[in-house]
Amino acid sequence: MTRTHRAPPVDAPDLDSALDALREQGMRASAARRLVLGALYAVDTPLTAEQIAGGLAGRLPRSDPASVYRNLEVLERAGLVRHVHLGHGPGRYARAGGPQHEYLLCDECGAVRALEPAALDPVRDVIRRELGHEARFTHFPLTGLCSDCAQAAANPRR
Amino acid sequence: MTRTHRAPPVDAPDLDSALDALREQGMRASAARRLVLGALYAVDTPLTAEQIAGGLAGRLPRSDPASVYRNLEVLERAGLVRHVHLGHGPGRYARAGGPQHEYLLCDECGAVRALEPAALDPVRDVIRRELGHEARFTHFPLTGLCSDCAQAAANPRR
DNA sequence: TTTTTTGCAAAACCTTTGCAGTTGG
DNA sequence: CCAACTGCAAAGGTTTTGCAAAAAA
Repeated sequence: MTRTHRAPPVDAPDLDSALDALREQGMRASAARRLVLGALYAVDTPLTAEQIAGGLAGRLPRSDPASVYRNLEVLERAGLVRHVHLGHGPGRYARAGGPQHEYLLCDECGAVRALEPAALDPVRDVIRRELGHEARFTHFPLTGLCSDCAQAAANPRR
Repeated sequence: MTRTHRAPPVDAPDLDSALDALREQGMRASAARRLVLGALYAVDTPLTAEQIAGGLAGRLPRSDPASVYRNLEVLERAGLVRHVHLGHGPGRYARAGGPQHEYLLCDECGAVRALEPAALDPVRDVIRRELGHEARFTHFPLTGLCSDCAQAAANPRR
């Protein structure tokens, strides 16, 4: 089902080293790719393709959505970018290196909580022991009820 | 983010009691709704809207996709249906009652494994203790590497 | 009879693709 | 120079919406 070959995540600390990593894999460091990576390195939340194409609401030059999608795919294969689905709506993209945030999504109120990678290690341990599955919450979030909504559900006010 | 009011899951054991539950909530038990529910009660895997509209490849009369989507939404609000995202591609719908299957999805090979509800209780316990989050894997699957792919990754054959 | 629901057609939304022209190495 | 890449336009797959006709209660 996962068709295309994907390189292991590359932890490029800044834009220039990301472009170097690209070249090392035989890809070109074009202007369009600089823009995509520039946007992803400019913020620390995952962005939609549309936000990237829009140049972060004016902070960067706009670019063509088709090229953005094409480049996100290339960059993802190169291990420089990853994408995540936070609920419904368009996919969101982030640089692959750096803190590998994982996400908690509340089904009820829609709150998204970003976690440091280590926060879910005990969870991963249980899952590995019980099911042999090596869990990641980097692509689909961990959904359910956030602590607020869980409490509200337990103590319905009335 | 979750805008529309959703009733708690209704465990209607068969099609007729599902239709009764609908009427009890003031909705009409129309022919189109009977077809949607009929499809969902006829199988035990989550179906796409297209599969439902196609009448399960001829086993049931076809119906209009727009009505199928509209009715899936109504039925979901009524607590009779729920939907799940198993990787990319169209959403999949299942009856809300009965065994509340949860899913494990392998990022690598795409394998989907359905679990009985209790299988993830130890996992839920850890998550509740560590994060206060009441986890469900009924909407987004638990992703990562299945045990086969995890082993293959640990012992690269070379 | 009244209100809900349907079926069709059209649009919206997100993403991919074909292609002639441009550019990075 | 030439393969890789771009921008544009058009299409693809999934889901939503408007509306007059039909059906449930």
